[in-house]
Amino acid sequence: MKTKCCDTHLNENEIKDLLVENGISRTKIKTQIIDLLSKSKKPLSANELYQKIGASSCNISSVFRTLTQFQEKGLIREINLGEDFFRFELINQQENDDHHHHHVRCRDCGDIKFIEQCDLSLFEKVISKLGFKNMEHYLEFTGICSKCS
Amino acid sequence: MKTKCCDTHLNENEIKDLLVENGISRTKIKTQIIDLLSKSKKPLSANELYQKIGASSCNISSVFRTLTQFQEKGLIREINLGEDFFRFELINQQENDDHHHHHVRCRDCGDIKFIEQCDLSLFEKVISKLGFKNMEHYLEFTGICSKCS
DNA sequence: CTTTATGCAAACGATTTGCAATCCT
DNA sequence: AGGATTGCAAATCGTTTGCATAAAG
Repeated sequence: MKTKCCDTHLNENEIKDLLVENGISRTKIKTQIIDLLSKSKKPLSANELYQKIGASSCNISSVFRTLTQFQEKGLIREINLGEDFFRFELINQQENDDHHHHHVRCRDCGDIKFIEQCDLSLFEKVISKLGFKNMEHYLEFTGICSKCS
Repeated sequence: MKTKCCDTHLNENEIKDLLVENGISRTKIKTQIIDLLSKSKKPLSANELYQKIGASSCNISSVFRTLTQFQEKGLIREINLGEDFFRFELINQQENDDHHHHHVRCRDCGDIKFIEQCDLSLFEKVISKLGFKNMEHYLEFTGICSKCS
């Protein structure tokens, strides 16, 4: 089953397959969250998902629980755009896991653009073409250090 | 007045100068926070500062207020290592603002190492030399988009 | 029917804010 | 003295958890 990260527009059956293949029960909220993430042009926060689903028809804690489960199953990843909350996006379910991209967020309007490049040397060129100025970046690494591995 | 980011060990007079030069009143908590940041080998969180100062002799809200002021004055920067809180480090007060570095945090023990390299193409080599495995990174950009500038 | 998911309310950690008391300059 | 700073308590926001009810397989 193939998915892109954002803007994939999975249909009902694709969502069903994605859930079933990953051993996740096919409930209303789970279906809706996959649907929203697949149709969004940018990563969404738990709260944005909650608002889009409709605060009256679901609970924020269920949204978080679902996101946690999806993360554990490798369906989504949590990303950090220097805001004080996390955003989530679908993970490419392609056979090869080498798709890798990054984001630019406008510090003014919050608009988010994708950078479909991971060749580090190309970043600056790619980003300047997007028309962003006064750029700042967060480049931080995590890993398992020699003591722990 | 020169400062490095971490592990600078500013003395009493250097701290005083730094505050005075930036029009910041020389109070106990402000002096202590600069002192701790300058002596730390890694960026510190508000809570770590609070603990080090001594929870009995200061208030966490004062720590946050001080950090906010220091950020506004350009003395420190807030950094995000994929944790659910921010860390802070002194900013280089050198004439040239091109010093730039990054961090590697162990997802197991939380240990943080510095990468004093910003040539993007060198990152992978530098980091592998530090003995980290299973690396993940956060490379995200912010800027002002064309609409907003 | 047995497991898993959801709603609701309460809890929590990080951060912020209002206000009165206190410290700089 | 008069504005800036601090402590304290309460508030906020993002996120998590316990528990009882409801839905999934």
